[in-house]
Amino acid sequence: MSKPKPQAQQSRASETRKRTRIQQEKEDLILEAALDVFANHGFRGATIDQIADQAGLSKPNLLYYFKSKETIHRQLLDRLLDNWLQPLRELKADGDPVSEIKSYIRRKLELARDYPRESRLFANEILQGAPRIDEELSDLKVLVDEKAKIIRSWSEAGYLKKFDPHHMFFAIWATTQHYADFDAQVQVVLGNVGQGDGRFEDAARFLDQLFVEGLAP
Amino acid sequence: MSKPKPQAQQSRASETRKRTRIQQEKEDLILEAALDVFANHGFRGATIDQIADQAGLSKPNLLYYFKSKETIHRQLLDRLLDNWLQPLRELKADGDPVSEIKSYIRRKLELARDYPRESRLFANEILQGAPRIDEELSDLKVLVDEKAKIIRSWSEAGYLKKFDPHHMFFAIWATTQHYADFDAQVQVVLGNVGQGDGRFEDAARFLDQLFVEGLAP
DNA sequence: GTAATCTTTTACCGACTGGTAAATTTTATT
DNA sequence: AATAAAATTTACCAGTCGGTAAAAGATTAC
Repeated sequence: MSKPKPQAQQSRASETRKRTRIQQEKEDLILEAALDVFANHGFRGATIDQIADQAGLSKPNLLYYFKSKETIHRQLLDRLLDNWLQPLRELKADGDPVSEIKSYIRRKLELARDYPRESRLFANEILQGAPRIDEELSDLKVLVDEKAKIIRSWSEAGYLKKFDPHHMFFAIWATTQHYADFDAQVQVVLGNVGQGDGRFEDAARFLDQLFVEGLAP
Repeated sequence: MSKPKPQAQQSRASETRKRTRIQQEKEDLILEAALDVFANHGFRGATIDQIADQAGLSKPNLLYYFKSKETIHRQLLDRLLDNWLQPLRELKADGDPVSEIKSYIRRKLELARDYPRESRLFANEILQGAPRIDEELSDLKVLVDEKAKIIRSWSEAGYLKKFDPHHMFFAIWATTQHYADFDAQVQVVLGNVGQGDGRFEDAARFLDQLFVEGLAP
């Protein structure tokens, strides 16, 4: 388990005292802009100027609120990971196995649809070897091990086929996040047909079928 | 369909005449080093100095063989995509449906195991919106549409369940490439147990089960 | 062996990057 | 209205980046 998360160090503006109205607004504005830029260009590919532009601020003004590029990035990741793991936390041992897994897949797919930038931010970080989130990943491991135990108990009780639960989680993560992370490829391959929400409904239908028939006995 | 691929423009060394022995050796050396660096840091995150260092050359010497960073990157992508699509090309309409799909999954997983850097190079490019490979992606679409037709005909003949073949391909790509692209996460979640090839055998077993039981009628 | 070609090194450049100092302007408090 | 604090701008800097010029050194062809 990791340390109780040291408050992300920001700039003078919010060091000790409570935030002013302007601080609240501008910090949110910056994080929103930064999410966009980091998700589309990666940490190294993003520049402070770009983020500042998109937020409608000057670079030094932005650095008045966050003392460095890395501070912004880290705060985004911290916020993200908490939300990202929520669906997994909600997987309950006392539910119906197939329903629980179906709900989990559905929730993950909704995250990919509604928060694609967060998904790509995370994907970028993992792709580069997760240099800035090793700590959070070990929290993830604890949670996954716990939930894997539940899945395995369902398996052994005959509610599911026999399989390695960890690889089931990998498969669910991969298939759902694929629609956010590889959107550029998905769009080309599917063409312009069904560009709207239909796409996600099709994906949901397919994944439901795949995992239910693939995992239920 | 795309144009007949203009020969990637390189530097003086290989503009018109045929390659010398040294050119062959050094170009391979550079591409090997560049693959490593690009895969781990993305296009923007990679620097020519880094690639040159890893290849044991000076920066100007490297630029004698490839006229720009982008030229190297493009040549890597060109080589990659051809190999990457091979397993899909080998999916034959006159084979046994379930065996064909099983073989395809197996081959894709082997690629992820044996060529993880290539997988990450590709993933990086798609994640950033595929700015440098839109042309190749439309070739991919043609191929996928063709193979999707085969899958659909198998479906309609009763050899497979009814489902959208495109989403099946997405699921196969996502689950197999996940082991290369998200390796950092996979390693943490699985822990140190079974660090060797066992991991890939476990993955193969799980994916076989998932897709066969999920797709066969 | 020598001339022509290919390869490598040295020295550099202009653009961009993350970040800072300090002065100025705006906002909140009284 | 005065003043203290907060917010913003202007001007800047040192390091890194991709890339080039030109000369020196090594190979090859004859």
